[in-house]
Amino acid sequence: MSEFLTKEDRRTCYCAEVSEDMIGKNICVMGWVQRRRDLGSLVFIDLRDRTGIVQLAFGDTTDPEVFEKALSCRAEYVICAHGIVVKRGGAVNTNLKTGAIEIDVKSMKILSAAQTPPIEVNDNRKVKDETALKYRYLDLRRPELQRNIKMRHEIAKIAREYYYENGFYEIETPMMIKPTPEGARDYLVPSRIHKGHFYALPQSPQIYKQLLMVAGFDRYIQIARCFRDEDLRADRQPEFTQIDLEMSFATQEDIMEMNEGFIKRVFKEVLGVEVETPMQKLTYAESMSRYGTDKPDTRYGLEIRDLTDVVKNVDFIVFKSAIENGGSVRCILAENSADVLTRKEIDKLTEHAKGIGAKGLAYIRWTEDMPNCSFAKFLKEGELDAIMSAVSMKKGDVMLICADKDKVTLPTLGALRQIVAKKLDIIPKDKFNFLWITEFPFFEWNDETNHWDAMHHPFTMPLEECLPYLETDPGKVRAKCYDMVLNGTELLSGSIRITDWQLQEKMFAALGLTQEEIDRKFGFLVDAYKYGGPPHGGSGMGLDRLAMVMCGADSLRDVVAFPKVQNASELMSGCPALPDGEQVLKDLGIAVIETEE
RNA sequence: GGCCCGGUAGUUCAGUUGGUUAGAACGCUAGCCUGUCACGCUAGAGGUCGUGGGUUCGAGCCCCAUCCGGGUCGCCA
Repeated sequence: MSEFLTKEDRRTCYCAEVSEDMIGKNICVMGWVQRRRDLGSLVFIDLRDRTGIVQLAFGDTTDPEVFEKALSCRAEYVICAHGIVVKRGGAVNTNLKTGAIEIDVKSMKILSAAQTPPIEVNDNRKVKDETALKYRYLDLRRPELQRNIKMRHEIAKIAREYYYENGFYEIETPMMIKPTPEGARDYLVPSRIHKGHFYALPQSPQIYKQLLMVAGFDRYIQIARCFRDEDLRADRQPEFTQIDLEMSFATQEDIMEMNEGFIKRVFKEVLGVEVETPMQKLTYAESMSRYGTDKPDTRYGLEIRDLTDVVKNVDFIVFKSAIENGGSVRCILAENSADVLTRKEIDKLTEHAKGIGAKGLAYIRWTEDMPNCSFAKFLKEGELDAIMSAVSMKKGDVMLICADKDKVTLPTLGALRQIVAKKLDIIPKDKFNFLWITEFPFFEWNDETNHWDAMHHPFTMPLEECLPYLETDPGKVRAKCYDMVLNGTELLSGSIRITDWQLQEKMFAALGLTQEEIDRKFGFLVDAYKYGGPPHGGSGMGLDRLAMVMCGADSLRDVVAFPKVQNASELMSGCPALPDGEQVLKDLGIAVIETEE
């Protein structure tokens, strides 16, 4: 049976706040039993709360009834203890902030007796995600997760402070909106009143924040929940949070600068790290050709090199056909890696490359006196030397070569670059490399549907100089949009919006929408800009991802209190679930149909 | 949807060419212990080896199916 708090039980401070200058004082602390150490006529309890641990001591001067209570405590019992702060009788524990003192307990209450927990509350214990997530409320008690969730809170707090100070209004946009066929799949919410009709949960507040600019609020910010019904990754949850903002009368540079200011401040205040601004800028085209991705991790080199010119006369069918088909021959040079990148490892990398879409990998590996080249038999005299000297290859290096269309070679080598860097352990852990990727292509050809898709979104403003290509060569059109990348993670995405309704209709048309579709799907947006829309743009920064990188975590799970697992379910509560009672679905006019596999 | 990895005690794991009673550590329970702090010592309990089927004299181990978890590609305007 639990004991209850009374008005005498007023907590005087958190556990880790008990300090040496409180010695002799009567205090009251509350928390969880981390551990009980029973030495016979002496008992110690480590009491834990969100701040840390303080030691409670029970000895021969302790009231026998209180002593018995201390003896009965087990891990994760919730207790309230009154006592006097004293200097420790034994050795000082230098691992604890409160290691020099302890509380000589005079009275205590067991507020909640805990069953033996299925998982230990301890950062040193490794527990399977499956088990940890089922008992998430226990796992969250771990100091590491407590620290991460607290840090996330601090980031959000600073975001509000910073943007409020810069004149942004915090405005909520609807969570129940009109489904859109474009982009990611929507999570749908059935309507009881309009049977057979659905709301969608927002993938982002995009359209509403644009309308807030038309409405004249000038600067908007929201810490916005967003939902996308797509498959998960370590850095992708189906519901996530964005620091979403929009600015009127602003250029791309204004918005980038505003975001840089926030990053500078949050890194300084939370981590004590000075971020250099303005951040480095890289065009999309440059990023692709050097790193094979639009979110490069620039903490290490290993850049992609073009060998096409060097090998254009080499009589190797793989290279030849790639070049003849308008492709290229490219490589990465892993310096001093021959010990790590053995034949076996290279075979593994080749398999991986094939998984991405490459037909294979060629390589040169130089360990012994002579370099070992996988295509040596096709080379004439001097050609191997020419290839190696083109990238200054030396003994101990490994060159991985991919020949195909750029669409294949670049992403393949980009992915290998990451894997190789991890294997070679050349990624500095304490570095934060920010950069902007700009001038994204506006359109992206979709092989399945055979038409152009918007790479960012269809409300993005094209670069003025690209407007002439809109109808003639859409692939050439670049957009006024920008991504902020941190250590290989896409942190932010933003753009200047189209605020000219005629241009907007033109863009929709280029994307293959008929006038009827434009009117039906986006008529209200196009109309809005007919009544005086200010030029504006904005951005959305992934709060979860920012917190993840700042915490040094590998997964969003470590910064989201109650995350979903890979199949988008939640292991603790067991959602999603079929609603109880058939009437619920009937009221919504919904029937569940069995599908054959 | 594809590919790769995993599922054995409460937890984390080991388990040899298929062979008697499936092990360890931590945790848990009980006893002893006056300065511990990952306390120590002694004893003990604890297993549908994810599930179903198959091969075999015999399956934790081999085969098939399936469920669950992780990573990744597709997907994520």
